[in-house]
Amino acid sequence: MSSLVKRCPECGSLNLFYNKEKGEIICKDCGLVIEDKMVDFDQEWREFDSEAAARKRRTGAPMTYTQFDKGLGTDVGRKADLYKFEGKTKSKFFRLQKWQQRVSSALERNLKQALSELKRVSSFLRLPSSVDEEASRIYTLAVQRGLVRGRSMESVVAGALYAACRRHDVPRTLDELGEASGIEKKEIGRTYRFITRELQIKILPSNPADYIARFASALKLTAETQSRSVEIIESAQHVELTSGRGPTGIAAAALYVAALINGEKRTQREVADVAGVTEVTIRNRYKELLDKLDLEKEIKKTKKKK
DNA sequence: AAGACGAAAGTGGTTGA
DNA sequence: TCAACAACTTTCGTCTT
Repeated sequence: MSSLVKRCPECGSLNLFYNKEKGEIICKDCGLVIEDKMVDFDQEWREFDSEAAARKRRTGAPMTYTQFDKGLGTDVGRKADLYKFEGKTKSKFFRLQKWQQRVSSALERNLKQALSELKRVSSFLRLPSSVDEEASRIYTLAVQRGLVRGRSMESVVAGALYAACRRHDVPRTLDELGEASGIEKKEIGRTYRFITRELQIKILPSNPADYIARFASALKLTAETQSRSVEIIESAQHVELTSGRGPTGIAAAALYVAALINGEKRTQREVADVAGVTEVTIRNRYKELLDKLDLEKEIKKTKKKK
């Protein structure tokens, strides 16, 4: 958000990596992309001697959390490497190899499956790839902490996506996530709360204005109405009408009023449906808006014009 | 007849003792 | 752990256009 970020908001690390050409800031400890998108790491180590240099120098595909092993899988050596060893050492390698296949393949198969589910849901919702990355990262962390136990993989995926959307200011409603993932919205909310608490992911209450663009286009409202409703939301925030209220309800009411003012009336039901709230909620918010900001005149004005 | 309005009772989650 | 509480929903009857 701010260019003054000095600490990683995720783990508090000061070990940040600033890539000037690409304009990104990345936390080297936990991998969080603080600004802009996730990409390739460049060389970020120092070589103290030639042996270390040989080990550390690497090139490869960009690191990404949407691959189940971040594209950086490590295997117990195979084939050629194995024949360098004899006897005990050799059999040790075979044992290790077998162990890896059992343990890590179970884990990774799981992750692989989860990430493909994640991909499916996110493309259904047409989410930007940065959200994908974030959600994959959250899911991976959740698996590592054993937070999936006792919960279905799908619900954790949905929760991770919901959290990622919120962090990137492209909020989707729980209803939309529910429709896309086939998980009860209650359940998504529960796992969302659980994993954000356990992983200490801080999420600010979402801004009602973030919903406007999507709702407005679903209702085929003009750009003027859209910006008008954003103004309404802003002035509502100044009179403290927004805190503690559901952001979707506020967005819906603001949109409803703005449509009235601009003579593009939509019924409460129509607005309620796209916003995923009830008419009653719109009415309550709407009434508060009329009370605190005098919008009646403007509504009457457009009525007279007719 | 459809939409808007508002009262009343119910739901799920948060908070504070 | 439980009760009080706020926000939101559901349902339903009434008024307005």
